[in-house]
Amino acid sequence: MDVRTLCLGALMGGEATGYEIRKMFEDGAFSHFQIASLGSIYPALTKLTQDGLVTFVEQEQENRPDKKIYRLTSEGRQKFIRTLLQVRPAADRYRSDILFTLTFAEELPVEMTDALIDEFAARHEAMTQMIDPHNPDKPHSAANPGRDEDGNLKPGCQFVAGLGQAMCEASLKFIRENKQGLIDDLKKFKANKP
Amino acid sequence: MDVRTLCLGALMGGEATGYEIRKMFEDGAFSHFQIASLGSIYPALTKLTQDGLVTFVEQEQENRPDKKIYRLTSEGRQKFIRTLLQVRPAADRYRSDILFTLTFAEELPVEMTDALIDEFAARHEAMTQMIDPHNPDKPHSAANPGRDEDGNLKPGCQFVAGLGQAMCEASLKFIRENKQGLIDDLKKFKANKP
DNA sequence: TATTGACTATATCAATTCGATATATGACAA
DNA sequence: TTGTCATATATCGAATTGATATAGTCAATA
Repeated sequence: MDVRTLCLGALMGGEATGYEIRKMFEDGAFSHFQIASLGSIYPALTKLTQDGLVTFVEQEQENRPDKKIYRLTSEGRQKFIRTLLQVRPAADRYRSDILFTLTFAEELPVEMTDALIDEFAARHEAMTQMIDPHNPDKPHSAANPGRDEDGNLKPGCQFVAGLGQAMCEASLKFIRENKQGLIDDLKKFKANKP
Repeated sequence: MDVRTLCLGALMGGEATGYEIRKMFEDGAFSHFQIASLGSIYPALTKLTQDGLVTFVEQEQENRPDKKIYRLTSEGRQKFIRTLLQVRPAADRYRSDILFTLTFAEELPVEMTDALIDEFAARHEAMTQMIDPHNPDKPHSAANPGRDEDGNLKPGCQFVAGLGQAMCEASLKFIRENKQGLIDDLKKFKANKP
């Protein structure tokens, strides 16, 4: 799924600037299962504008570059839905430098393994907070669409959020139950093979 | 973590061809937490050879291109370990077109949502099989390093495999428990807003 | 029997995307 | 005072993907 399609999806929740779209992928609604950087979002929005799939109004700001507030055209909306219906979703991919590094735990100081696992846990802890739809410090903002008029999370979003949380929680549980065992194994391993 | 570093890591388990390294990331040992395509692996191996971090012997094959069997130099091994020690691991990123699509479930036919969830489940089911170190149809091959001389999975690899399995299982459990509820919600939603 | 697709194996390349940088300013903390 | 973070757009080199080319074997299927 290319960045143009992702941008159309981001605008399904209402109007937004390029900066706000990036936040949806960095911090917000889509952050735990999609990625897009500013360097690809801005060109994508330009292309989408040329193709008539989005429009924007420029809002003046004092001492700042003008805000460009983008909005889907009805053509853009149709195009997005059609894309979802037609395109076979690519395989999921999970990328983790920490897990890759942990694969070589035998070659590293035990303290580093310990710290890496803690960091993995901390990041996933933060992610559960971020995903949690009831989290009070996550205001209803442009970076968090997916709600209806009454502020209720839409069923699809709720399901995806729940799935994300379940996976995060499972990883945290696994770490609680298995970290010490790994550390002990590594110490034994290192004692045997100095 | 760039592809050059990933290739060095792949060769930590012993010698391998470029094709076999791709398999480690496609099907094999690293497949559930790292990605690298052939188009980046071959140039990376060429560069690593130039830099003296790997060497290769060419093995003739009948009616096929020669196999280039790569192997770490001691310099390459050192460099890899040093990289692990020095480089701060990038944040984990999970990318799922299916979950992104499900976010817009209200806009799609209920049957499609149903099918997407089934596909997500099937892929994760397949992944648990692939990760499972006791899986009999996963032979000890060049694409599955991470074992010591006795064929035992090394502690770090075992931990990472267990973590991957725990996350997969959690996703499957969540789907078993919540899929029908989502489908029902969507049907209600569609009935209210035709 | 013919053909389609899958597997082994290397290699290249256009298109996409990332990540860093530039620009400008206000706020807040060290 | 210096640094860093947040808002906001934009550009660009470098890295990476995904498709394609080449070329033969093998198994399944129509």
